[in-house]
Amino acid sequence: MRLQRTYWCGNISGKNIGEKVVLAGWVQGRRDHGGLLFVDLRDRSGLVQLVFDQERHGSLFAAAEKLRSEYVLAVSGVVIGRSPETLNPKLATGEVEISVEDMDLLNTAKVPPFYIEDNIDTDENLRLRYRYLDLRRPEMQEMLKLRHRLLMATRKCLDERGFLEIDTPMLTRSTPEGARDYLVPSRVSPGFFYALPQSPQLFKQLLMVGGVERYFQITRCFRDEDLRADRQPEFTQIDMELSFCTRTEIIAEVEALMADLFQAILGQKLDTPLPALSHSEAMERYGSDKPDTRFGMELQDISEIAGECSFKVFSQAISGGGAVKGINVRGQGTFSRKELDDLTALVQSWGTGGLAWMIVTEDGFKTPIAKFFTAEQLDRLGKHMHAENGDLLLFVADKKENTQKILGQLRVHLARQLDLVPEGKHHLLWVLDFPLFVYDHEEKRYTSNHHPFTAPREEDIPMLQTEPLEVRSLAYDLIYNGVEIAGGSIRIHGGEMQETVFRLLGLTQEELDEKFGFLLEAFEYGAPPHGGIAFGLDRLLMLMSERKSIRDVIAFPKTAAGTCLLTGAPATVSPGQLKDLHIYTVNRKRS
RNA sequence: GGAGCCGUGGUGUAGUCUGGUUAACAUGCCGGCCUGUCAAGCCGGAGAUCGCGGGUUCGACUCCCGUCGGCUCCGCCA
Repeated sequence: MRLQRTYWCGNISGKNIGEKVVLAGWVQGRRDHGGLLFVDLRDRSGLVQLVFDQERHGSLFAAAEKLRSEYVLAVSGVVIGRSPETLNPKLATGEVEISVEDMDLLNTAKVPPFYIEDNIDTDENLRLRYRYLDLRRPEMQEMLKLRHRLLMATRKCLDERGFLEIDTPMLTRSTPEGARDYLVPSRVSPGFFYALPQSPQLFKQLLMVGGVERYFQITRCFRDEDLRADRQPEFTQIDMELSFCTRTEIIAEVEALMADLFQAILGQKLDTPLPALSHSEAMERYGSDKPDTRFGMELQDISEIAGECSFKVFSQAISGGGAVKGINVRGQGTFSRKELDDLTALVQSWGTGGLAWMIVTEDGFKTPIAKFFTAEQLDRLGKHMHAENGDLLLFVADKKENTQKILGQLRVHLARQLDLVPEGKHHLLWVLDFPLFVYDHEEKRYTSNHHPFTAPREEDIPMLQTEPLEVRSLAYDLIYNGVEIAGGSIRIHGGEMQETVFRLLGLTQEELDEKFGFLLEAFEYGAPPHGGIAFGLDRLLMLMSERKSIRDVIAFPKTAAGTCLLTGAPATVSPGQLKDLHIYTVNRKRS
């Protein structure tokens, strides 16, 4: 480069008038008036207008006429103030322009496959395939800056609070429980595999045994499961662990971090302590362990009335030990029969028998199941549902957990469809006291709700042997607008309790020794009481920046099928590479 | 593993339900004109075998089957 940059485009202002500057960047656009040519020059900081005047600039003008979008330039010139009628209030630098005196064409460019500007409506395939062009768009640059600020603010806050950032291995061992692992074959140990970490869970607990006391790490985690709008196979966690802390203290630490991040990213003060719900209350009221509390439509339990009525779907659900619950969709009594049929089909696809509906009118309830209820029962039902004229009541009858789950999903679905979710709100909420175990009907055994290192609530410990499903844990999830953004727990720190839990999970002594022996051994050497939490950083940023997909806050994300459209990963490898790794493949789909 | 939606010049869309002449519109691109634009303007031009394969038909962008790619959701994700 012949010309050395002295300023960034977006930083030029009226203060620089008369100054000679050197700028560099990409050609955003060009307006050719014949003898007068305007070029918008863009760099990371913004845009500034360059002017080429045929009379004043002579030979330079001919070169300027050859400029095209995304050509790369360095220019030197004088900052001049624009005359009043040519000011551009839409541009941060619209007060000035650069009268170019010298130009260095650093590179040409092909015509880009989409517009390098905000709010483009282009196939995401193209954006991902040409991500380096997508990233040039101002809103993507903004995202990268925001992500950087989030990382910096996290490090600053946790450093000030006495946490040490310590990195842990990426090549580690596969452990049972949890998500499917990404495996890495070992060349030097034929037939042996590393696993990429699903989280640094075991290492951070070992760091506590190692006397670190306060640890954090911003690290990549890998889970080989199917993707969603808020799930990528590799994602970034803010991982934390503390020794000698109660759950209350850990929650306070996390709230302090969140308050700092809200200030740094949103410029908002976060009111702490944050509200909290027990898991059972969240399930009862919202049918979800990650309730979106930005809108109402809470679940109402009508099991008592359902048990009395003669509608078999309801009464049999109750006599079979299940529950009947409903939601009141305010003012939506205008749903057509077809719309209701579609909703029914939807909940059926989610795994329940059907959907009962009632429309509240001046003349009572309009519903196909009216004849199964007495007038008194309907009256009570209406009161229970807080029914008013024009409301739509929807009911599900099933096993209690299923009733709640289906209605919870329906609640969120309808809120989105009916646009009931307020924009621009940032609702944070703790969900506490998750059950320690859930029963896996397929595998016919208990599995950990959080993970196997989660401690039970002290008062529930006696139930471990008698009613394990009733045992509540010292786990906590942080929910942000109905999305889980962090989850953690107080850990088990005694080898005996840890063994009890592993046994309940159905691990044999052999497996236990092989897979977790090192942890149990560590616990025998004076493990301090400890606990921690891990944030999904990508999700956090997605919510803070109000974007719809986690892909929009990751520089190089993968598609729903886990492929990278830019690099073509995953891809085949040479037979030689496979041979080195002692691997042969079968039934190869892609060639 | 399952369900739904989408795929038409470089880009965004129309046309597809109800098969029938040169596949339309906007923008971008190329060329010309033009000294105050900033979504510049005016004139002209090039550019799509309609994701791919097969079937039905005299005839397929359109109907049917399959397949590939993308998105969303369920399962899965301690």
